[in-house]
Amino acid sequence: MPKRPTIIDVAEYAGVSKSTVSRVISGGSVRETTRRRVMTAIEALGYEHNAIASSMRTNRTNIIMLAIPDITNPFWPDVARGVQDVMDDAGYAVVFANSDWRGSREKMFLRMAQRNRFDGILINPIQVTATELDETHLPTVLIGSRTDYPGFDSVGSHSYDGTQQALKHLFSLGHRRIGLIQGKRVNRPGASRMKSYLDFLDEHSLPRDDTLIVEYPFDQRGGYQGAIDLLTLPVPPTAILAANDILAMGALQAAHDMGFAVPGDVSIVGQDDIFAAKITVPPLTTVAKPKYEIGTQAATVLLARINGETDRQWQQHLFPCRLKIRGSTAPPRE
Amino acid sequence: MPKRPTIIDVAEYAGVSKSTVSRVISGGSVRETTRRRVMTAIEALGYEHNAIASSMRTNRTNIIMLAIPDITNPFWPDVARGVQDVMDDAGYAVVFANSDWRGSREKMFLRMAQRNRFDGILINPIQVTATELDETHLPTVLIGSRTDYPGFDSVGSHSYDGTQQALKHLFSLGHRRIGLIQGKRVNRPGASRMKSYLDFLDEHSLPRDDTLIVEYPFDQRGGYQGAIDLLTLPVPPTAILAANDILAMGALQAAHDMGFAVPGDVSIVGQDDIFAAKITVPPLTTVAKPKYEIGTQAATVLLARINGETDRQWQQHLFPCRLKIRGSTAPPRE
DNA sequence: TTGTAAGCGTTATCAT
DNA sequence: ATGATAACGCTTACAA
Repeated sequence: MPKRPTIIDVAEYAGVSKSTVSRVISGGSVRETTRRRVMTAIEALGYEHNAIASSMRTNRTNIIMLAIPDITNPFWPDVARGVQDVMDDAGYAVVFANSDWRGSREKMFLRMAQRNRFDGILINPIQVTATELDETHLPTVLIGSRTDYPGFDSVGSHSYDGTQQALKHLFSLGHRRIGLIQGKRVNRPGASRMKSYLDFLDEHSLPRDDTLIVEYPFDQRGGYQGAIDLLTLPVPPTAILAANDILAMGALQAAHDMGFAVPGDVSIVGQDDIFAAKITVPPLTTVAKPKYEIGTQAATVLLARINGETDRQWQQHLFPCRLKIRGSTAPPRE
Repeated sequence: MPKRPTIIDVAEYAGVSKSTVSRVISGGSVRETTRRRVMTAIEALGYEHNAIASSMRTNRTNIIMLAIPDITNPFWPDVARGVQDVMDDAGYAVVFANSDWRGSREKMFLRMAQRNRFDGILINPIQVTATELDETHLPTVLIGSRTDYPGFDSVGSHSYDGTQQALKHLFSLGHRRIGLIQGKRVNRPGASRMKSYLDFLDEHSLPRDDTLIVEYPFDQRGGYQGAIDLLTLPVPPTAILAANDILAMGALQAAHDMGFAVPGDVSIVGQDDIFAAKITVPPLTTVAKPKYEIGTQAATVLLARINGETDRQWQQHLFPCRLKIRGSTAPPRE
């Protein structure tokens, strides 16, 4: 194969020095006539800028990494679009790193970001510790409402509050026995939602019944299993709150398969408001999160860090959640 | 900030030359004792390999790009997982490039792949021409069943045949008036499905009625609108075939909203078999494609090209589709 | 097995 | 405004 032309070739062709070519490319000050000559040479030779060599000098790659646990959850694509829209405009490429809930992969991705000298990291961490994040020495912004990573900027939604809204809604409909399907985190509890749930019980003097709390992998099958567990209880709950819509959709299906009418026999509430939540039957009542905005905001914060435009302390951004009442909730039977 | 240590620092610390350090890193032959000394030095200094500098010499980045039009379509995440699983094992990072159906973005991504000297490209092209793909000079594999890019390897599914299966199913149920909701391509017709549809009409001596063919953007709203168009026809079709599940789900909702029972009043068939297709009500009859396998295969073919393990001609891989008959299809009323 | 030294294609500094 | 020249951090002949 023919070797790719370099700025040196361009320089020779145009009869200038390579520094001049470099200036033309990066928009330095050059006389208009020479600029034109150089551009012609670039066209003629089919020169394409070598970002690798450039990065070597500038210590900038214009690439950032977006690390998420589960690309099949429609929540993330929406976030990703927000990230990309901002990053594209800023001239950054976004490397998508999907760990599939595997801690080992997550770690691998971080090393990749580090070795390739990416300019920054956006991550919804699953296993990695704050220390490990620190050791990458890369500007990092967390996605999600995580309080267990002090020292890092984070952008997420107020899921504690969202959970409260959902529970309040169910309570006001008359539900007193409410099941919770938690997503199983690899390494840590789904903290805020759980806490929110327990606080709510306390506040309304409802008894804590641990059989009402089940934990399954964050996928549809998990939701299905969880609902089965709950609905086969001697005294099944009259309502189920799932940690996200995927779980809720699984629960919906389980209820259906078991002959429980929704919302007649059991109410179901999800979280996230993914696109599919609108079109289940019945449509899913869910706690909506501003997914796209989380993405744009996270990207914006990261850019600020990268450009050192801010020496303020790390900061937590929490977007409010909004309960969307649809068809999957109603007063309990009897 | 403290400058990052280089192999030179490591070399000094370990009392060897930098070539030795390089050898240790890349697994060259070094005496065990010196290897150990070097490793200790690496640990001590917190050295992290610089992939940029390395790429500069080796002309390899170990990064490939996966360019797709619409990350919110659950079809792609499944493909992407296949790609990642293969590429991870081969030591490649996968840059996700989501164009959101914008040709300008697609072009931008290609330039990015080129400038950053990525090792290869997997792409489901929307606007870019074969010539433009050629000009990247990068190993490229197309994803999708495209016949209009001669000279390129491609991996996809036999969607012509899949469409036939769906139509045959509807025909054998007794449907004679079948609507088609096409996805609107930016730049070119959704060739194979359309051709398949028309061929089928011919073959069964069904009249061609262009009001039965509608075209809308590849999203749920598109499917919704399309179904409205079809179902408000003076003589609405008794069955609707949509170009993918997202469109079909929109159609399902439209039918529901308009008081058409599915499958009683109208049958609906999708394509892809995304996860959500199982849980619509009624569950969606659809033409399943081996999404994950398409991903792994595409990745495998690309790797072969990258490594020059093949000097055979370009080749089209077409996986068979499989009709999944679920609840959204039934004989027409009357 | 190890060291020496010549690149890889840019950008940045300093002259001119 | 332009040109020489020295980095940037690594790999890889080639020599020892």
